Amino acid sequence: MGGRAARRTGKDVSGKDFTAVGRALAAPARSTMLNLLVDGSSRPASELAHAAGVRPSTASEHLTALADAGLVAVARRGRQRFYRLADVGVADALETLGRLCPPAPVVTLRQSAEAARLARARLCYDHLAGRLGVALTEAMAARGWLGDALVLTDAGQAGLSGAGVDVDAARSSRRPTTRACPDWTERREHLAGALGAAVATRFLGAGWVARRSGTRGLVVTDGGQAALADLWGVAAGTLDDAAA
Amino acid sequence: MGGRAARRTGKDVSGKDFTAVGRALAAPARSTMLNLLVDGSSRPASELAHAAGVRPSTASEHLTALADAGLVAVARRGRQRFYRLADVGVADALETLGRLCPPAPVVTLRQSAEAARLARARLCYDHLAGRLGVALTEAMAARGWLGDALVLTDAGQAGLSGAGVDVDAARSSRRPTTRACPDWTERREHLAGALGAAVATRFLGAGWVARRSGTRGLVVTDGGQAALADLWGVAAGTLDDAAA
DNA sequence: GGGACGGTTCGGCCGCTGCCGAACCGTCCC
DNA sequence: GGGACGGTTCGGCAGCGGCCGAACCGTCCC
Repeated sequence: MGGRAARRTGKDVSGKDFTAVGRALAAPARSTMLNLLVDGSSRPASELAHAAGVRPSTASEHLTALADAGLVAVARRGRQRFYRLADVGVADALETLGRLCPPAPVVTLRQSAEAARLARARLCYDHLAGRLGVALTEAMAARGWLGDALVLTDAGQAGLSGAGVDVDAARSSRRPTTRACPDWTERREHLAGALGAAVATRFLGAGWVARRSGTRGLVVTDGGQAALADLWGVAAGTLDDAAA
Repeated sequence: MGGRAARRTGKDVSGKDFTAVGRALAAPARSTMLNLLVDGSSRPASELAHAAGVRPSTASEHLTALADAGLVAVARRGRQRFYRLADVGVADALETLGRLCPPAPVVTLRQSAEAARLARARLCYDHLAGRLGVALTEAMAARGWLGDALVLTDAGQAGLSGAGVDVDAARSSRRPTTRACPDWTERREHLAGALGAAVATRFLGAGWVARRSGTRGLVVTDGGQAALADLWGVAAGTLDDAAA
């Protein structure tokens, strides 16, 4: 409590240096790559290069830049290198930042069997996405568990606890409790944030969904189908392809 | 629910275009300016130019760029123009982003009477900062109201409600409930986030602090002094200059 | 009106960086 | 071993962007 420290009291303009992260986000190619990775997926450099529309050499430079900025991590698997977001903090930051830059360019890739499976149910970083995520979010909203802007209501607190979701842990997390994830189409959103992660944890723990090997894709188990109808108010068939 | 939409189900790589915001953050001068504004203050272009170490003409270009990116807003007052962050979402995004770029350059400005007043108690965007903010945060932590990483505890829920803070509203906000604001020195943090805002609202509503005209500075009223000692466990004298 | 002042706009310079193709390295597989 | 393949490194080019000084505009004040 000595007076010495008072001498340092200039102005609290210390702050953070945003330039490194800013530079990393500044190039369209890097932005595209990050958008591909923001769902928590891990992808080889070649795929990211193709998606960003640049040569492999250019992509390599971008990816090392992103890694230097601490935004992505790399894992060698065989002769390829898989890139993913460095940690959940990066995903959070990008999600928060995403609200500042609403313009959403749309890139459509050709339909494939795997894409169709992912469209049905998958993990988006650490929460449920795909038609499963959207249907679940809409069912919770319809029941009054989620209010405007997906805010958790008292009814939601009770309902989710009853469904076995650890709501208290989610609420006391440092992360935002609920968040609308813009990952899907421009008009549909699904629940993200700490509560979204808690819901996903419950689904996995209860065996309602299971991970498909090596992908972020999920399969809804028979028990999951029943639970969705009985516990969550999601009608059977809602997840079918035609219902997209 | 027709099948038409299924045709669009390529891959959900729509996402956000981070380039605009990224570009805005990429330059050191702009980063410095934003760091000055992240506490919610409103400052004339000349001050920002001086702080960033660039000529007024250059600063003007930077500020229009920040405004174009939607990060800052401008208000004309007399013959000068005051710049501030566009909205609370920008402050949130910068705060979240700040965790990704820990390196914190330090700029010390010369001590002034006003700076000393601000060091004592001020608003940091929408929550309490300065020695008041730090002391309050530490008192809450000492009482077990805030746990690790300033997470709100059950005791905190009860204690803050008892002190008249609208905890429920803060918890159901879309913003993170609690956050450690790095705005002060590198070693002291104060409570930010939705709960920090709720605490500040309570302090202003109860008349414990009052805004000083036209600044983000606060004066602690006599009633506030009493409330700090009785309700909040902040010993008298803690806010004195020598206690910095 | 006139001068001081704060801020913006304009023109020009320089450095940085994103892009590519070519060459190189390591892994996998025949 | 040899070839295919994924990825990185290197050299070079082109464009963008940050910086400045000078000129211009609007406000304030004498």
